[in-house]
Amino acid sequence: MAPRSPAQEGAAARTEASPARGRATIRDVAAAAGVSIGTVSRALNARSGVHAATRQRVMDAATALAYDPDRAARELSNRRAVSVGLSMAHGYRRLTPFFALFLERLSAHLAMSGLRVDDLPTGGDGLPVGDADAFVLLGAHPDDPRIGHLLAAGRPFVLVGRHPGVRGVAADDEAGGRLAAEHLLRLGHHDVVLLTGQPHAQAMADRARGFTTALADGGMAAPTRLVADDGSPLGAYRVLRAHLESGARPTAVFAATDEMATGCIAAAGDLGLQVPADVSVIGFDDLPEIGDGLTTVRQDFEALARETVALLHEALHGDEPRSVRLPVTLISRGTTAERR
Amino acid sequence: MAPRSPAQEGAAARTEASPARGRATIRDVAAAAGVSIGTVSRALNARSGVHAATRQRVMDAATALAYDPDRAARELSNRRAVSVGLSMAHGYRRLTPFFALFLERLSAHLAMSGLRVDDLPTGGDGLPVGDADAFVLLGAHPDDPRIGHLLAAGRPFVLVGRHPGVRGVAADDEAGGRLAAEHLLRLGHHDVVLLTGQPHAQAMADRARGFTTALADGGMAAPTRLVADDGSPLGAYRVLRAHLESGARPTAVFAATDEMATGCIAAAGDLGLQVPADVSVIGFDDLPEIGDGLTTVRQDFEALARETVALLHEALHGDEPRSVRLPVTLISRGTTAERR
DNA sequence: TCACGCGTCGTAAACGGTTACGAAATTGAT
DNA sequence: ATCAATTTCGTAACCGTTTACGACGCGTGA
Repeated sequence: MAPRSPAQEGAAARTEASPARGRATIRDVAAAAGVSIGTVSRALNARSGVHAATRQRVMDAATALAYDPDRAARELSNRRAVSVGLSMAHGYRRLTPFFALFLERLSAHLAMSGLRVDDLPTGGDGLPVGDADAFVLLGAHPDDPRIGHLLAAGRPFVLVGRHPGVRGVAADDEAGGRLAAEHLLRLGHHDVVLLTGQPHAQAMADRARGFTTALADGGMAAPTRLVADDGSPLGAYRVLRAHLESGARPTAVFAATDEMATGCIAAAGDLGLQVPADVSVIGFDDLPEIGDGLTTVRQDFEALARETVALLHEALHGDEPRSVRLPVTLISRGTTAERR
Repeated sequence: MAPRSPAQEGAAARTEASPARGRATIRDVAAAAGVSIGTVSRALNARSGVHAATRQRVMDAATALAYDPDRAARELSNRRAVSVGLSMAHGYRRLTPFFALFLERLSAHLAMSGLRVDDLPTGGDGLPVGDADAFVLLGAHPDDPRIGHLLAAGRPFVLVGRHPGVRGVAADDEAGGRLAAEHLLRLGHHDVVLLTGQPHAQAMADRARGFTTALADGGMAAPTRLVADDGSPLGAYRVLRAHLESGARPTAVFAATDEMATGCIAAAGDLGLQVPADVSVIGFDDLPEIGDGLTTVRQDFEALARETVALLHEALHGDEPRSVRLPVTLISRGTTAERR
């Protein structure tokens, strides 16, 4: 055997820290850290039996070399790919900009953590299928059959949303609703409309609740409540336009979604109302392609994706279900103004 | 993660023809065919240097054992996964229902053919990135920089759409436009509006051209042309509503997209017009979630996906670029009627 | 008959990881 | 200081495939 001899550097330069060609392999990292490949594997995979200091050295070497484990090799060795299946309420078809953006971030995080996306969102109204090792559920309602199905089958999954007793991650929708209300209160508004999508969706309910309770706490009358069941810009447009045409002149509207906010702005504009001069509009999500000057409650998509894969790992590991609520912030831009 | 314990039964039984447990490997096939694994690999991969009779025996053994090569092992050995990158014009964000449905079908076909989806749609306005071996371009406009970029870089790709000189697949949009026009002609309409999305998109242009030329051929006046640049239901709604409010009373409207057709129907309805009694509406695409009674021009999504992967294989193989045009059919449902 | 070439095929070494096993080093108790 | 118990780590064997290389058998030309 060849004990790690300092003499090797003299002979051949091929054991250098930087890989001769192509991507760094586990062996490059081992050489750089001065340990064996076994140790590197253990350190990187958070296995026990490796000294903290050694682990740190390995980590440093790995990041220095931009080490990125080869998925094929890992799968081959593990005799099975850990794959995650994405399941959306109505397949790809109801893919809202929100989920689209989330998916984009998610796939990046998934790739980094060695997980592999097996199926693109699918399943239609049906149950999640396929032999994925874990699932991510998107757009599930409280009575979504997929939840019970997965629970009963004992398959690991994480819900993007909130549901009692199931592992899930979601923004703090209620706090977001409160933020919106407080913002409006601060600006002196008093006649306000609250527009949500399907009211039995948990997120919608939470945002609405936060909004109305904060309004009440501020001593304001209850907002008039409008709903556009499909949550689309067009739905929002029609429902708000109808309300406006009936003579109502709210000073502000809180749309539970950026998408719906765009519909609101269009409706107001078509009726000759200026935003924010005549009516303030505030949205929710902070979608990049929409947030062009829109005051909104921002969700942290990066965190959402990050926590989703963290929970995924926990689910795969059989940990106790945990539910994480992400903080949310208000971004004040150009669509809200003081009531005059 | 809990690795499944591999078969650890009888020691001696491992050289049998039928795999002890789990999937058959190349060694099982070799044993069954009475040759070595090297020969099996060569035979199955159509490499030269294997006798025809031997090849046949190997093939038979392989099918008998339902041999399915392990992707991870193959990728590891080849040092490269054949991966395809999906690139969409604006990342996921402009993911229309059309592309969503297409992607759903595409991923199924891709999986069947051993290709692997490397990246979910990404890139924003940027160029396709990543080390994918081939790309699928979605939503590209004639002047899309991605096309030139990929062409210059000599990377294999297929365009979902039509562009002179590049390998691509698309529905026969022009024929679809003609079909729509002929349908309207047959029903006796004469005052017709044509509503498209971004007019410089190839598909929009083709549909419009087919429609107007067929109308002209039928001896009808040119349609009044409306455009909703974002192609959204709301955009369609507003533009058609404005037109209707200006006093126009077309007897029929051809929306270049099912999505836009929904906006048209809503606009007509909000103005007290019955569909199809007062105005006929005809769409394009035949999206399942929309085609609820909508007369439309149907695209064959299955064929679209199938041809895409076929072209992908050709691209990978370095074949001459080929462009396929898929036939299209008119589905007459409840939103068109005879002009009265 | 011998050498040579060619077409077939088997052997073994990769590919880049994981992990069982045991050796070495460290610790603690006596 | 000695020895056992316990960490920590290195070695090597796998996972299933591809492919370079060499061995072998068989015709052919001399």
